[in-house]
Amino acid sequence: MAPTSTDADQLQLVKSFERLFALLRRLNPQQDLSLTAASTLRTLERCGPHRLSDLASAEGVTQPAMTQLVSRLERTGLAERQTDPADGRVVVVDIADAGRDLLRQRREARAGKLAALMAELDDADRAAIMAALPAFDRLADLFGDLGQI
Amino acid sequence: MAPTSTDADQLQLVKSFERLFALLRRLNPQQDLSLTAASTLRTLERCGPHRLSDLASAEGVTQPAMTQLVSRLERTGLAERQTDPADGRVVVVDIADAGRDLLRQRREARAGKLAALMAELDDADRAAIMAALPAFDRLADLFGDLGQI
DNA sequence: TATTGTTATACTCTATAACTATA
DNA sequence: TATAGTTATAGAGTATAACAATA
Repeated sequence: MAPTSTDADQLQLVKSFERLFALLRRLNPQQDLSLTAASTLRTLERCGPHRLSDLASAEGVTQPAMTQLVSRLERTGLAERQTDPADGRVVVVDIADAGRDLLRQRREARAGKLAALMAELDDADRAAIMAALPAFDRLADLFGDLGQI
Repeated sequence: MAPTSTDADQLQLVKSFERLFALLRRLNPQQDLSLTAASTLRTLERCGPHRLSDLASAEGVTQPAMTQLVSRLERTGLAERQTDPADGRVVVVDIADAGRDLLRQRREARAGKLAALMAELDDADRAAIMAALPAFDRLADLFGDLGQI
């Protein structure tokens, strides 16, 4: 978007992002993890341990829903509950080694599929996408991993 | 990715896309539509009427799940069932005006939030993102709107 | 008394299996 | 007999409301 962004620019941006979102959703490896479960694990991987209530608001689900999700992740060995020595009410959640392994596997599967698609683009398109990645990272930084709307 | 893409390039691509995916998911307007419902409506908007079974495989859900989803969309006036004169077994699904209106509303809401974020980037980052959109569109074209994995 | 998390209950969405109707 | 879709039933995931424990 140029310094003076037009409605047409904004619409184009949203539509392209919508299609990209759909593509990435369809590139999702398996149904072994729900979208929220995978996203929660990624947040823990990227940002370290967090309180249960912070995770709930980060993922846009209620506290009871996160309680259940964390219980599921714990039961399957992907994450673990810890206590906060400073406040007995707090539950701190951390990713477990099995969780990191699973994320790595899923990432590799998706990387392969994406690479196959990218290989079909011409050099200019590939270069344009790779050139935009740092900007995307900064866009995501602005929003924050625990960001709300 | 350069013509010769490295593992590091692929990992960077996937990680950036993962964060972008998370951002777009959190930018999602409301819970008025499930992710699959919204995606199905968008597919119908972009690509016109489709058979129920095609929609099911496009969205990666079973035929019974799509039967129920279409019933919900029909009950809420967002889509409608049509018959195929050439084959009495077939159900053709089309988006209704209310469905188009809803997609437009959601798109506007998301466009506003995205524009606010984009406004915080510097000119070079904004330009890099806008320059990559056509390449993203072609990437999505390669996969196809009804594409499988 | 306020905050953090859990339990109880109900609803939405999805899957698998069995069925109906048309080809 | 095969295909397109539906109905029946069960399970996962979520929300709201009520509760327990700690601050």
